[in-house]
Amino acid sequence: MGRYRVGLETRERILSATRRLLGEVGVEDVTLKAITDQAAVGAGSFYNLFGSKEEVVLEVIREALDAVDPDPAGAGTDPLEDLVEAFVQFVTDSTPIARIYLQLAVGRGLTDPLVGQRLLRSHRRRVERFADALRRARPDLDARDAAAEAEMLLAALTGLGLTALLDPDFDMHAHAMRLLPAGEASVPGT
Amino acid sequence: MGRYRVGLETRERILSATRRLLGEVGVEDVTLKAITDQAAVGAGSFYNLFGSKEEVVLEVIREALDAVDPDPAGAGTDPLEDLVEAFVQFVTDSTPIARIYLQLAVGRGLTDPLVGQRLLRSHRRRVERFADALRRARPDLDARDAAAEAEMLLAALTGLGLTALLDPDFDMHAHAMRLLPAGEASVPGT
DNA sequence: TCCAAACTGGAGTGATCATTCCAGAATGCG
DNA sequence: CGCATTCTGGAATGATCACTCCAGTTTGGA
Repeated sequence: MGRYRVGLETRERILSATRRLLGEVGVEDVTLKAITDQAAVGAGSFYNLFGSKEEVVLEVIREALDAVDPDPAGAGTDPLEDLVEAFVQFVTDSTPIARIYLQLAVGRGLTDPLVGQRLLRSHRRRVERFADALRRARPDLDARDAAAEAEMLLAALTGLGLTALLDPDFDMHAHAMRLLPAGEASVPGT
Repeated sequence: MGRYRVGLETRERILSATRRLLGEVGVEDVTLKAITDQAAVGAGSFYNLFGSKEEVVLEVIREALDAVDPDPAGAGTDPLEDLVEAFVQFVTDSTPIARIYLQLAVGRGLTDPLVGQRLLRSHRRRVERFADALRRARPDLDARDAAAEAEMLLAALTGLGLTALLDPDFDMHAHAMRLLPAGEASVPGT
């Protein structure tokens, strides 16, 4: 199954075209013809490199899912502020991928049980990371309260992200900053 | 265009079937056959009553959009608590319609500029209502702060709603109550 | 009771897609 | 070079849909 150089280049062109189209047209409405036209490639070439349309779409979607949480291995060192900042950057800088992510979360996650469960799992993992960061910042915090507050933080970020994607003028950064405790530098706990 | 009684009944059966299917299968994947099968009706009967598949789908979607904000005329009398409670009820009680609403908001709103703008307008109206309620509860609040806080509140509610729709065990009510100023918690009947 | 209008199911139509097939061109290892 | 392997476009295929057509049935006002 050794590939020639031109083949790998074509592969990249197809992935790139799919990435763009998913953000523009949406996961549901993307056609093979649109992809192959955008990539300037015949259908035959496409199927020489990919097994199906779904395969490319899933590949790009996997990118999108991974991009929300760039460092899933990073055990528990990031301060809360960085976690929030990372999410804001994900939405504002990777707009097309963020669009795909949200489309997937809602369009597919709400109707396809498998996608829904996968999303839920990754959501819970993120809640834990936020809760850990919260307790590191405020050691006086009860574990249960930290979890609830983390859930709320993520919910707010998701909601703000949605608004930001709908409204290009929305200043997500400013709003997200309000979620952080004022004057984070020194908050003495008991 | 006078309709017979049986015709009106069939119409209702079709609308009801569409409502159910949109929540289950999703706006994009619903087929005419699924609708007519679910409603136990032939294609001919369907087109005797509706002009197109889109017409029924839009009818149901309009329901969903109206249901988020049950009293758009209600100038400014509802206390904050009621506004939050109404949203929680929308998600937990009208689950299928809430699903449709979110699917529409994200799936279509993110790709179709017209839908996106309509959603944004209704969002801004709701932010205003929340901000008004906030200033009524805490008159010391700056108008700018009230708006920002209202934006946050709605974002958090949307995010929590999304989680609730993905996770049947999620206690949205409990989480939403944390959004209200402490001490204000109303307990309907636990 | 009469009958025009409304209702009915389902076979048929045409459009849109993803996917397959294939013959010829390009690639790069020996 | 030689040549097996990979790449290429695009016509052909078959599946899936929304929608049309129509012959027969039901409805309900006069």
